[in-house]
Amino acid sequence: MDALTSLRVFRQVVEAGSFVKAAERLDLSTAMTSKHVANLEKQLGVRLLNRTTRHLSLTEAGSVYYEQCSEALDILQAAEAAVGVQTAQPQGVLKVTAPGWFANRKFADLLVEYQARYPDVLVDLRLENRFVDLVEEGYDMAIRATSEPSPSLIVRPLCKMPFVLAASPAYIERRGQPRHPDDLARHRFVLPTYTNIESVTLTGPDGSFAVKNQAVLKTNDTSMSLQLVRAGMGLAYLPAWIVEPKIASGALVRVLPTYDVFAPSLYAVYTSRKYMTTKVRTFIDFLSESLDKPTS
Amino acid sequence: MDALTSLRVFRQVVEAGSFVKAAERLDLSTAMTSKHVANLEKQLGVRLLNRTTRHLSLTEAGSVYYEQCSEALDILQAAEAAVGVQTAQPQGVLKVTAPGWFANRKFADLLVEYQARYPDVLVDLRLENRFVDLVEEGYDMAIRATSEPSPSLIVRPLCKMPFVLAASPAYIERRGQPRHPDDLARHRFVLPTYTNIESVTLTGPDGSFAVKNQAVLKTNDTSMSLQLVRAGMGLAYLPAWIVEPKIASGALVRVLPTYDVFAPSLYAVYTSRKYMTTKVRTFIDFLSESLDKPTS
DNA sequence: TGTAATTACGGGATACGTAAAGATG
DNA sequence: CATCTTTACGTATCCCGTAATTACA
Repeated sequence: MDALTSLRVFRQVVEAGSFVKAAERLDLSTAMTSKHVANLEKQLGVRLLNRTTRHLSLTEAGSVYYEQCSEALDILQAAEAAVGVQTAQPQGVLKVTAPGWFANRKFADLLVEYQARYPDVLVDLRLENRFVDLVEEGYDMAIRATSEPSPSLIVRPLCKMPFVLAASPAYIERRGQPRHPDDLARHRFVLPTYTNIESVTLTGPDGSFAVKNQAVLKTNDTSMSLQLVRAGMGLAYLPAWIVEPKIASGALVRVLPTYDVFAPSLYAVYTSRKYMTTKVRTFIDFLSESLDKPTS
Repeated sequence: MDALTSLRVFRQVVEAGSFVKAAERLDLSTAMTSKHVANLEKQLGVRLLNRTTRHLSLTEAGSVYYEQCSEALDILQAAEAAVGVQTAQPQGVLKVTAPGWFANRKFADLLVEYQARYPDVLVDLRLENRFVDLVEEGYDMAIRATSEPSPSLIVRPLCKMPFVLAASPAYIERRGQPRHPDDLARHRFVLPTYTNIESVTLTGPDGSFAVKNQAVLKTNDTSMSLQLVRAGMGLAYLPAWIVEPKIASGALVRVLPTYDVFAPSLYAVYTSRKYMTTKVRTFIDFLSESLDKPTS
């Protein structure tokens, strides 16, 4: 029994959650699929999967074995790619973390497109606002807006992420439409918790202006910021990705549209190894290409 | 052809530097050994080994493939160990870095003993005084005297490493034998470059005394310190491991033997993963056990 | 009772060792 | 020419899919 094949079969069974689906994806008979994992279990002397005809679940041992076996297979695939073999499509689970505000349409569209191009990659996307330790928690990569360098982590810039100043139509009607950065002094702002920016520089046709931000409320959740702004609490600097649909639909209006505010970079962060798995490489390449296009 | 076996054979051939030796170690015919490697090369479409009947060397591709294939095999072995299979002896290359002064008899004896217990592990020991980035340079672990914490690195204390104050007999004869810490003020010291210790506390039967160190020379190489002290340049704080044989042979004399000086801890440092390869585990366990015994 | 996992079985592929051939310094 | 790698060849193994069987909801 080819041991390496058994490993691949086991991984696929786990990820497919079924012997028959795994068999289909591997273009193998269900009989052999069953035999392969049975063989693996026999060699290890441990039961890896609790299986009934209706339900399939990993045992304790199976869970830890799956993690490591999966990583080993990834490395082997990366090794093949490294010596110039593009035999296999990238596959496996791609565990990636990103800030909560990535729950937006633009990013969703990107994921759909990536999934279509690489159907064998199962993206496990965890949106979290807390800081995530990639290696500790077993992530393949992260998308972040900060490039804090760290040993054994590699950051790769993906694109600029322009922010725009926005408010609700009702708020504007009530408080007046700012015509010039100086007018902002009379307004209050909803700001991100982590912001250490006391003032923001607005650059327009008539030069740059430093504007002091008078916070009315801080929150770590961007979509909450959005809700607050829509409810008329004040102005906010928000990622263009998020507010554009709202502006298009009239739910929000852009304030001082002829002035640019800050546009931090977006980074892909991944654990430094001497190699890179194909699933990570393709995902980052894909993001890089897709985001490099007209920042819309 | 069992692909996993091919990988194992390839690794063994590389590490043995010969098909016949690899065949012996694997208890396989040389014919199969050859076929396995050929099969692997065929699958990859790349030549991994440059071989003549007299010499064997890795190709460029073979080199990178060996690294990753070896790591993948390590992970699989760790996975097996994790689910409770102790089938295989730890094996493979254990790449470890340590400070230059580990070139001493005590450590050499430990390595001999470890090698005897785990004959399939090939220890690749790199003694370097510079700081080494474990993950960047592909080390399995390091032995260090500092426990500077780092994300994704795990440090485990091994033992205390007592220093002693030593000088050459000629120097003592010329400058006099210090009887009390206060006498040290009239002496000069050879100190490690990296020392940030301006003064050292000596603890003896009559209490603790802070002694200011008047450096006559600094060096980053402990064995050079040793040479300098033997040549009579002055006093030095040196690891007990190193000076003990010299003291025993009369080449050096211990100064103020009834006073203890600093004894920093020695640490094993390894890259944090969700698992630990058996070769690393056994090596650290071995060091920990061996060093825990009478610090001689 | 229907779906999913396992076992039974026969054929074809192949992994293996022995032995001979080829290559190299 | 001695040593190391590769090829030749016959055999036993086992890998595989089809089909029958068992297990579960």
